[in-house]
Amino acid sequence: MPPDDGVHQRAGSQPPEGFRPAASVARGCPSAGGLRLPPALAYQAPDPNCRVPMTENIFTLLAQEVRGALAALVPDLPAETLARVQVEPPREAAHGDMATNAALVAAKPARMPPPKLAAALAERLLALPMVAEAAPAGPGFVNLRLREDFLRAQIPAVLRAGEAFGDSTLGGGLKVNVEYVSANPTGPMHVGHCRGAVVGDALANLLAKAGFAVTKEYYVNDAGNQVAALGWAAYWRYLRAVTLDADEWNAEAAERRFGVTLQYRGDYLVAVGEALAERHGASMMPQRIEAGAPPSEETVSVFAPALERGWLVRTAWLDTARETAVAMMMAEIREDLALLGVTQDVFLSERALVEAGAVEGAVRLLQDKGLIYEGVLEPPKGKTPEDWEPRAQTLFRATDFGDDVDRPLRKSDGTNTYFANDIACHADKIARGHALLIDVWGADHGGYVNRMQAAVRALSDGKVPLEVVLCQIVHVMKAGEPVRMSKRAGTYVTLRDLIEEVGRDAVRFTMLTRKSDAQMEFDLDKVVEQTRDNPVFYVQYAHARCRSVLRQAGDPKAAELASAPLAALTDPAEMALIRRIAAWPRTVEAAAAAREPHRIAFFLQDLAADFHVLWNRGRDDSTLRFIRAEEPEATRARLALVAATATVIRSGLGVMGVTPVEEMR
RNA sequence: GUCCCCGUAGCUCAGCAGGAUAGAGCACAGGAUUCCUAAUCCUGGGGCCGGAGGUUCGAAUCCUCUCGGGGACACCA
Repeated sequence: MPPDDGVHQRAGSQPPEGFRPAASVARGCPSAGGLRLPPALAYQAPDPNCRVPMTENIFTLLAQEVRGALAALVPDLPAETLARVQVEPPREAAHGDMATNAALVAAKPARMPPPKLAAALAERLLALPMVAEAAPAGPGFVNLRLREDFLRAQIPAVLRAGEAFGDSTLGGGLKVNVEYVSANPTGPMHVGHCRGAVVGDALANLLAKAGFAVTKEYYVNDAGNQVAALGWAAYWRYLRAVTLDADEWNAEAAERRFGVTLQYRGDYLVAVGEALAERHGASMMPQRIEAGAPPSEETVSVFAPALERGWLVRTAWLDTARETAVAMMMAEIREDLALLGVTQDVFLSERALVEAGAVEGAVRLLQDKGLIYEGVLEPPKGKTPEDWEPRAQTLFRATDFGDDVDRPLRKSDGTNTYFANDIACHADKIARGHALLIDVWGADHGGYVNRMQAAVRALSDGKVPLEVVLCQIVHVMKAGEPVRMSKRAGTYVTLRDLIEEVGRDAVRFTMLTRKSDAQMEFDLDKVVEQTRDNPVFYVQYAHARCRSVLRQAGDPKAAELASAPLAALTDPAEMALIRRIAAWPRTVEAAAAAREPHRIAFFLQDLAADFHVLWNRGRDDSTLRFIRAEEPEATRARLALVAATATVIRSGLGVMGVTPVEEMR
């Protein structure tokens, strides 16, 4: 096992002065088809003229046209009114392809009743080349029906762009850091880690597609009590590996002799013990000594509680055990993540941050801002911990930034709290030039959100937002019964077990079929079912069917199909599919802006449904089959549509990290 | 006691940062297969969006209160 476990040592890469604020960045541009962006996005489009999407977004296009028409109709409209203009698909399909609220939002500044303004706007919009119908409706909407040839033109756009269709400039190249998984390196990954891994990875992919410059990050908690306990457990496993009589160093004996508690007794550390034994032989065996008679120069480097009990254990041995254990656990975690299709760019080591003085640096930065003081906290309201006692602590003024109480940075033994180290972690991300930080956490860390946001706001002078995506717990079910998670009972489900049982694609897709902050049941039997109610198979089956048709037709090249005349595509089911495809870029932007990768899964289910409907139309009416020898032009047109459908499915599955299968038999 | 998340059809969940008559799947009932993959599709009934106020042209969506479920609450990570 090489000493390098792949943990990047990034700490202290820049002084605090190196923070690059995103202050000069202009206001967001109204590029996103009437989308209202969350506050965090308000300043994040560096190019105020970012109105040329990388691929067609017909909603963006129409939104610009509507704004233009509105501005021409009503002079001197405030920019903020124009920004509120939305163009979106109406809920009711009968209302057309798109609806705009333009007349509703502009009525007041225009001093016109909304219906009247809507009528005037509709007249103007009707003149646009892509608009077939424009009609005022309801309280002041304008409903638009687009020309079918304009919609069909989306097909060659897809075929030319390939899976890049839907790529957006929404993010404007903004540097965003997405931290996820960040499981403690004290054991293998279990199913509890899985959701965050999938959600974080898909979110990062989604943001990248939406034009952000994304760093995928894993924060390695390789400092602190948990890892110290891991070191002891690894050392104990080492003793068992080098000792012939295994009973001599059973867990109880080790705990008694060293005065520690062995928290991690799982078998997964056996290999660590063996690796230590192989590498170091018996050189790390503790020495039995006369109580009270240690070599005086050794006392600083030996573990005191053990010494008191007559055993000499050098702290360097424990360091070695801990480092080896962390390295091997991280290697294993990275293998597991790879099985899940997750590959992160940066593994930021907490210990490296501490050793490089980054924690002190970050605290000093806050101190310079007058945000650190020594004080005594009130006991928590409600239930007071039994061992609570008033104590002066080093506190961060989190209450200045919206948190409920000020938060301690040092423990009573003088070492840093996890929070202090986490501040350094986030300071490091800021120092590396990220203008937006996103953390994906388990919901049990919800109480931690405010203080971390407070810290990041303080560190960046409010210029770098921290957003936290919370993932609710996943209940693993088997045959309708909950699978209880217990290390001791041996029913501990590792991530690897899960992937081996149901497959990577099923795991990833299923984890994205719920909003991340909603609880989820993960039924091991249902996710491998091959039926309509299993979205993984439903979507993959649609792709396989697309591919089947294309194979039948001799796998025509996309470039060749892109030039096909498409006038033959007139059936409502065909047009419905085309409209869905045309909505993909908008879906990407909306999902990215909301930080909700699950929307991609829902979109793909809708897209697959549209395709399956069309397929069955061909069953009922053979003139609607994709391949018809007697109609070569219609066949080409339909093949282009099928190829575009497959491309968009692949584009979406790519965001989700799910494999598009070629064939399902 | 304080704070956070969630309450939408019998069940599981969407609802696109406020829009028009609130949608899917499952379940239930019926139907489609000489044909590019029936692992699919079609038809049907189902709802006081937990409740009460408020904001405005307009609320499932935003605000306040309230009820119910889950989670977090110095010195763990």
